[in-house]
Amino acid sequence: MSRPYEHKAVEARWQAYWEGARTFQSAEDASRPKYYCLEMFPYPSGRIHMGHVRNYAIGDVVARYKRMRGFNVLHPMGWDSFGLPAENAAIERGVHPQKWTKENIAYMRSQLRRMGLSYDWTREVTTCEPDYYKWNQWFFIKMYEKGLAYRKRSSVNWCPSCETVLANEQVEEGQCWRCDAVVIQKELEQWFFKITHYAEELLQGLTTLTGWPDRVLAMQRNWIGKSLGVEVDFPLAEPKADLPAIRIFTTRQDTIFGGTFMSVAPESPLVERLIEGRPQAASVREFVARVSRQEKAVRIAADREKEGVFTGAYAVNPFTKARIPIWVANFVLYEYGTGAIMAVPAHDQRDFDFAKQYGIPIRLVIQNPAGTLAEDRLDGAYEEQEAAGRLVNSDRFSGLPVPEAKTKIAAYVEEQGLGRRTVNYRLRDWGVSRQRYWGTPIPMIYCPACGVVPVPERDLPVELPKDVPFTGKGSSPLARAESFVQAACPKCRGPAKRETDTMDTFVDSSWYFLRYCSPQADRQPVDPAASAYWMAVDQYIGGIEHAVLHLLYARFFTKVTRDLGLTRADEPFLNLLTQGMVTKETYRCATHGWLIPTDLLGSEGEGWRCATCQGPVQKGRVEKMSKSKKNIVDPERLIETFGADTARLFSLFAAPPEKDLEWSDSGVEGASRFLGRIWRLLGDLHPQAGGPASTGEPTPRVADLRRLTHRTIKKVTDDIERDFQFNTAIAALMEFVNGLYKFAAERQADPSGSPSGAAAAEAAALREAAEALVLLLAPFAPHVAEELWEALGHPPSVAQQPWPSYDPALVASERLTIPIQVNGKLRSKIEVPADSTEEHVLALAQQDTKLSEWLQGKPPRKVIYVEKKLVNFVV
RNA sequence: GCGAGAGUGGCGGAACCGGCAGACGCGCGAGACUUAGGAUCUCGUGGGAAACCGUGGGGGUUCAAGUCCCCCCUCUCGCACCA
Repeated sequence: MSRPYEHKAVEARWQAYWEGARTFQSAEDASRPKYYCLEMFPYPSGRIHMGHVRNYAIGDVVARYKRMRGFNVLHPMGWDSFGLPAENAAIERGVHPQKWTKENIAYMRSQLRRMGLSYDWTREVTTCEPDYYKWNQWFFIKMYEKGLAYRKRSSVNWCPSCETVLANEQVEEGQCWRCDAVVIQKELEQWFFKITHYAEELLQGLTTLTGWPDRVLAMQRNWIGKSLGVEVDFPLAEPKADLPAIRIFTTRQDTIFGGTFMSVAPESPLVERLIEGRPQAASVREFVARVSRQEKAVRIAADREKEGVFTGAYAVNPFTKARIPIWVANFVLYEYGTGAIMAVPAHDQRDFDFAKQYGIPIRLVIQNPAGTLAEDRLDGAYEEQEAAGRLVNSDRFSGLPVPEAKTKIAAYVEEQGLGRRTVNYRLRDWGVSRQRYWGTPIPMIYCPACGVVPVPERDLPVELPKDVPFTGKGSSPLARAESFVQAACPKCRGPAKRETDTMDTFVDSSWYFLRYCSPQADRQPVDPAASAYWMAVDQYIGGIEHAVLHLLYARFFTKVTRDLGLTRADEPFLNLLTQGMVTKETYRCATHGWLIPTDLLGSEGEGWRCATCQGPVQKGRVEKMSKSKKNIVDPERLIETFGADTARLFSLFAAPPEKDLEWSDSGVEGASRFLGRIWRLLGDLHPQAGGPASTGEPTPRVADLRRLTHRTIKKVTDDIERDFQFNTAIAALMEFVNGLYKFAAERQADPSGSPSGAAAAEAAALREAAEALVLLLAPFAPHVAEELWEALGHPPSVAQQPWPSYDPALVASERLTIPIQVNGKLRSKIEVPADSTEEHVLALAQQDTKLSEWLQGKPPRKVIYVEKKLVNFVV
């Protein structure tokens, strides 16, 4: 056992053991409480990165800990394996996306195995396999049948050079990320999922997610963006038979008397109706064309100049009866509300800016408490929403505080038949069509006779054809695969065409956690009995970057799945841990840009120089590891050099999980050193020699050791239970090891022990300590723990041992150190028996000679005694 | 602008309910063992000669404040013309 610690051999040995013994395979077992621990599955980009290491190390500790606590743990892993990089590999290097993806998965799977993660690999899910994406298609059809999937025209990002739609995140500063062409907006027929159907439930459900971070809840709440307001019809001054009025949505109906004009979104079909036959028509059309050519990101920027053009048409403010002009304005969003607004320049900053620019009158209808506002002296809108503001110039509503006016006017609108109270959501339906190859084919057929026809369930999956051209140009590869496009109509058997768009890859990740419950189910995407047992996920762990999109889509799909009767879960993820980023310092040369550490000359002290040009190098900020910043550390090298246990331990110790983790070479060495210290400690102590319960006299040394053991068990357990504070749990293990070294040194200095039998008592206490240490270490550094567990004379596997428990009686100290303060400042400390009375402690404290200088013989004015904590004399 | 979070030694970070600020690790210093040490083990390590001073800054509450209250500064992240 005093052999050196060989991480490669030890880790390979136990990985093979776990696999052979199927240690981590899980099955439903109604007799035990289940625990579903899930980390976000990776995109198979080729190699794992430090973010994966951190994510999966955290999840693995949770899974292993819960297993030792007696839970039936489900801990699966899979591959989010559809997506653009695979297609780009095909375009750039001629590798088929499937080959590229499969090779990446094989490699990354081997990397994850080398990390010693406790996955049930029999449940592995790969989204690009037909037996998975078949169910995407199944969901799509079910949703189509329920009216939750529909087709409509909408505006999308379009790269004119690549001739394809780009996702928002593929547009960089208005340009195509691949060819740098300027991206334009284009109207296209697209498939949508009606996530807005669940808007209210998705919002309300957030209140049940008490195990989610506040900021993620806030982000989802903002994203859903519920607003209560009213829709009001503003009659046209010259009404048309089919267009008597323009409907607006507002949350500020209290300001309606201040509405001095209206604005319509440029994309609105209202625009054409309003300008028909008017002299303004040409200039309005020119304006609309100019605005719609602008890239969305530019147009939507909040600091964008307010621009507009008068349509020539007028409406009547239904409250003031004033004739008000109707404008087209660039800041009005067609997709939100009714695409038209009433403009109240006195109380809305955007309308104020607009009115100032075009000389439109301003009418003050809310006065501040000081009464200092005047229409001709306003230098900005008064946007008061609280009771401090009171209505003026508002007929019968004048004098009311704002909140009350909102209610009263809303009621009045309904009484008078001018409109109705309504709720608006910022959330839009989810556009899922992608003009890409490497995704799930949308299972729809267009028949000239029957129209849109879903592919019958028995014909699923609609498989991706393998033999298609990858050029990156022209329409999507599927559209040019004739044999794929041509299909028989399922209804009339006549010639028809397939949909050639594929689904957004976010669809794949919206229900994979359900699939893990029954990955082999072949009649349904998820077996209801399996999901009833395993769902919901007890702990979900992943990056904050998915705070809205993935997590919202997954919540949506869970509700759809529930309504299809396949799961009982309302929410997929009970507890969410958003781990921080892995960061590292950056270096930058003025001429050669970001540099990797091996491109640096010099040292920290004398300053860095660029190896290429000898020029000075700026030490940059600590940033998220990224290829472009050249501050990446490859986990493979880390594991190769130090082993998986060290890699895991470092990522868990250097920072609490939810905070950013700054990479540190010396920190890694520290983690490695700690494991070596444990290895040598247990090797040198020979604790296996210790017998069972001892009859010997417990010496103070033994009592101290047992107290340390039981305190450590308590501390590590508490830290894991309290929000997975692994960094402090590991710190406690380090203190434990330090204490054991001290114990060993003392025993060596005085080997006999004083009374007879002490040696046996010591051996027993030592054995207890050694076993506790190995068990507590097992979730963090599982390979070392298995090896040591065996060395202690136990059969494998430590992963299946129960978590150690502590004896509260042993945790408590017999003596306490009580700090003594004078006027709140620490002046002395006394040691007392733990069961001392207040009188006893105070008497001892007052006798303390160190205090005489501060008390100066006078009796204290006041004495504060906090039991077992401290004494404070106030003089 | 709105929302969330953060600011503590040379560094990463502890301090759970208002009760000894700086656990643990890194780094650094000293010693031991050694042919040697970048291995290992032990000890020390917030600043200051000291009185004292110290948790971004300024006020306050309290016997006692990193922690509670008020004001301010800086940084990070998210959302952002949503009517």
